[in-house]
Amino acid sequence: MSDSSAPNRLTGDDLTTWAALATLLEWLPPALDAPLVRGFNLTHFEYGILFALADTPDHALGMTVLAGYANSSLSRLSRAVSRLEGRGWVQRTRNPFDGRSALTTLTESGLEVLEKANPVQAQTVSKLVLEPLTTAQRGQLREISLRIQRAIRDHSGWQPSRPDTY
Amino acid sequence: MSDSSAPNRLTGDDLTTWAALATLLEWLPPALDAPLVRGFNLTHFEYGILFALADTPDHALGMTVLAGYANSSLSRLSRAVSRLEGRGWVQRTRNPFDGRSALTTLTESGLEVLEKANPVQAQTVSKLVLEPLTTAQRGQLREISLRIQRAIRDHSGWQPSRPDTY
DNA sequence: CGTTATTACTTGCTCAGTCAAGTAAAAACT
DNA sequence: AGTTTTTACTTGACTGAGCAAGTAATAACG
Repeated sequence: MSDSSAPNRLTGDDLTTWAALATLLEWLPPALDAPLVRGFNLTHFEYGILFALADTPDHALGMTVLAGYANSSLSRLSRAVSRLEGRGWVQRTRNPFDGRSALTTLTESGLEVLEKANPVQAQTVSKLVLEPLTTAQRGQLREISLRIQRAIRDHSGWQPSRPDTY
Repeated sequence: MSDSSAPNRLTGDDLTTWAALATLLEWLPPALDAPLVRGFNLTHFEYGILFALADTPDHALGMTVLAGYANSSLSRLSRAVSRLEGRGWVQRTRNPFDGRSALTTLTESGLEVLEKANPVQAQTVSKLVLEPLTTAQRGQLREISLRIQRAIRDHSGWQPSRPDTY
């Protein structure tokens, strides 16, 4: 029995599992960002915003729903949209049906950038995450990720990634 | 055949695997930090520094080796050590055998904090990562993490987590 | 229909992290 | 021994994110 029910110290396999994951958490995000940043001056997060907008019928979304897709706090999103707006890839318009809501719209040049960034991002994810794994391991990773997500949701009150809404 | 050899677009299982992992990468780090921050005003990163120092015979390490353990850039580490020094948990002394090297030493109160933080951190990791998984899955996670780490090392030139040394 | 509450953002302040440019000590050449 | 290179850090300028405190528009209530 490898006692993992809230021990005071991690040992043995549990420790090496945790160490392996911790290193991954440290290395993977910058590695995934790098090609996007170098090629398009776009972080993974900003890319996600453009991606979400492109996936929408009229290429426009209110901040709150967009924050949901990007799983971001509103303040983080607001600033990121400002940056994207500054680069001309996105535009803010007022929602005619609700004066509070700021519709964020993907521009033509935003769409162009996204379409060039898409294959780069897909290939980075493939090279760094998918290809190194067997098909079985990809399934395992999916299941493992979902279980940990659920644990976070259950444990940390609610929505650890949206600190604005505490 | 779920073509994952550098496709231009992620689809199907690959897409859901990636989405699950991406969400994890976003949620897990803050969730792991929260109890440490609330309880001890200590991030996971700072905790790692204290932990590494405590694991050393004389509770002292030079910055470069410490950066290795914490897998951090030197500048990030230098600032973190300054913070810890400000809280009195660590002390900088000059290495008598090498005037360039700044030995960072764990203080008494640093050790006390660490010893109180240790079980909290172990239990957080257990609750959020280990317990939600079966024993088999823990093994899978270890292997998967190592494979991705290797891919990052092989692919991104070298040491993506130490941008100072480019 | 006027007041209060809620929703949908935005922004000021602060802090952590990156990059690049220091500084200072030791090592390596010549 | 004197100059150059390398090593071991530190720091300044800048950027991005978090929290808390705004603002403005709508909804809900009495």
